[in-house]
Amino acid sequence: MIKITLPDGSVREYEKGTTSMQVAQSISEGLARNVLAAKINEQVWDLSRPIHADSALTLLTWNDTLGKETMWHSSAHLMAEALEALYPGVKFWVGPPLENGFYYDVDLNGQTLSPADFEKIEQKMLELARQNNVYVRKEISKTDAIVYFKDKGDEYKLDLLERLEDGNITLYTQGNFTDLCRGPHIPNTGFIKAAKILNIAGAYWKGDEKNKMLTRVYGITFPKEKELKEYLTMLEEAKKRDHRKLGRELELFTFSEKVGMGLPLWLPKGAMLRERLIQFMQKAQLKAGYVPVATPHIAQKELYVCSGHYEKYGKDSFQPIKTPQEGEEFFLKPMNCPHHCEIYKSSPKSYKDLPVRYAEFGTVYRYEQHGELHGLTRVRGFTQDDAHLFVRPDQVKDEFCKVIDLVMMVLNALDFNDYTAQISLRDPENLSKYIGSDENWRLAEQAIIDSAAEKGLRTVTELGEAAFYGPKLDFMVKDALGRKWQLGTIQVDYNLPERFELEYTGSDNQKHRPVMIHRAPFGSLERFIAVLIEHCGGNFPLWLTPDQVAVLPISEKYNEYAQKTLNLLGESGVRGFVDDRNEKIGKKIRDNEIKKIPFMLVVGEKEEAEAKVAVRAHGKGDIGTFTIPDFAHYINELIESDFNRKDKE
RNA sequence: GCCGAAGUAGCUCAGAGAUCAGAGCGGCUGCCUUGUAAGCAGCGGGUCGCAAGUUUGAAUCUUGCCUUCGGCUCCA
Repeated sequence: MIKITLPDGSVREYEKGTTSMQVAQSISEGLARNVLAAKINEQVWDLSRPIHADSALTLLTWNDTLGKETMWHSSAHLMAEALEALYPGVKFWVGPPLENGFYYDVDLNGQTLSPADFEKIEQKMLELARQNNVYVRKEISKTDAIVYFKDKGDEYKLDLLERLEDGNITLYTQGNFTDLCRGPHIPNTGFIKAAKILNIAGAYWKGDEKNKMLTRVYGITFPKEKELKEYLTMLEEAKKRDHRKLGRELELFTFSEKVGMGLPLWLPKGAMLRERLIQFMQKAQLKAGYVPVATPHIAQKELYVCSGHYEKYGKDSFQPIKTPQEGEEFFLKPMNCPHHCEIYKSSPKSYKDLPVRYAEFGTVYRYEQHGELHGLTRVRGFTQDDAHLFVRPDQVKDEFCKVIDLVMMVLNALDFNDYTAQISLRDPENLSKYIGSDENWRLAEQAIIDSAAEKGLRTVTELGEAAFYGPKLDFMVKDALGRKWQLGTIQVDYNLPERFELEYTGSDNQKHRPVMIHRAPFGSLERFIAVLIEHCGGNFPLWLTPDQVAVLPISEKYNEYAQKTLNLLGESGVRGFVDDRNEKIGKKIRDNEIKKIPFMLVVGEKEEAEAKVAVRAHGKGDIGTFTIPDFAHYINELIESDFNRKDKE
């Protein structure tokens, strides 16, 4: 007999060789019907695999992330089977599950696949799924596996096999399809009741652009037709939040082919929103001891030769600007740090002066690859809320903590609650490629780890993701479609102080090298605003939104009173506009609801007589009448209490 | 940069070798003088992304380029 420990802590005894499926059946029939896979001592197993030793067991269903992954991994095999039936000679690379669905990289063997074929593949998948084919696991010797795939002519699988150890190789077969696969899989294809091919894209074999490009087919499946419908509805909703669409509708920004790709043009409403974000940050930075600096948009080539950026990025960036002077070359600045280093050097520094914190909203230009440009999230000209802190090594931890506070304050003020912080450290296998002393690195890495823990950040640690010049902490936020974007970043840098020979005089009257901290809580205004638009669906916080109120006169007769109302509100810092179009009130309300204006102030005969406004809140409807000073007070109070609430959090 | 798809009015889209290139929304003008999610009528608005080619004839077919979109690679 073996002992099986269940997640609730209870222990049951079973015959040696019992399968997870049998355990499920012994618990309840319903569970046995819904279970997809089992977690045995932290490993996910097929339900049909016999258990031979005492184990902790968790039965995984569709409600578990691991259950979904298993289902989607099995679905990738099902899609492969369908593709093989429809496209003879198709060859397969890998087909993993994703956060939402799965993909399979395939070589179509000269055939083509287009969105018009999606339905055909979906139908084939469902047809095969209905056969309730069992996913059969088979252990196989390496030699036999090589013979099998050689026979099949699938060179990609042979490549995979080369790197696998004998005795550790399994095949999975369902219906007519056999794949080299570690598993695990769901019991049979019958669990898959709904399938959708989402899109296709090119993907280099093994992610190397020198290799052949395979076709990556993305799909998703569900155990119920209804869930697929819900998922597709969710995708539609997410598309409505796309910052590129809302940016146009809310008149925030645009692009022009003449100006050039990746170079955003800010419209008046967007520019004002930007301006408010800048002021918000400047206020917070002044409070935190930053001092503003300002630098030009170009610099001589020599500056970037000194910083090392020329050598690393020179040929892949915007090419130099020539002058009538022979041999003179200027570059558009791709970052602000070298300029700030020169500001640091403009006067001698004492240990008592540190930390020095130079802040600048610096616009930088980077020649991003053509295919990489994406709305406002990836552009060629953008403005960073940049600052550089020059600190003594013993101040790194403390300053780092303060910067985390600032980043968290910003994310909190804009209602970003779902973010993760990525700690990027050195690759322990390859320490020689990093610049700076081992001791300083250890100090800085520990400082980052400790500060993040101290602040209670949800973190992931990535070894080898550090820049060559220092470790960093990045704040990642998801957009409406679940794509991850890096917003705020904090980086420790040992390289630039070295290259620019930055110094301060210590208490020992000796010269010392400061440590530099780069930080940008927004990351860039462009990307931040893009993610913010998607995050709030265009319903910006009241303090930030372009127009807080729309004053709606009932008829032309009240246009004058409407304008007077707006002017009075303006004196209290409330901003908006008068909708004096010759339209019925119902139409004006509809239009301004669509434009997501937070408050609509309806004014007519009654209101003018009483010197009041009838207030309608976006998405809520009528909230009563206010005198104008009362309403101004109401709206300002709302903003203030929102800030106060967040300050306390 | 690579693979694939798409570009028609300010926006969303129809037209798929031969009516004169269309609709809705938005815009403008007029009528109405409006009370909480679309009042009525009229008018503008387009070298059908750009260039070349095939054809008696091209928005429509071919090729090249540009831009955008979905991915890949890259990302200071």
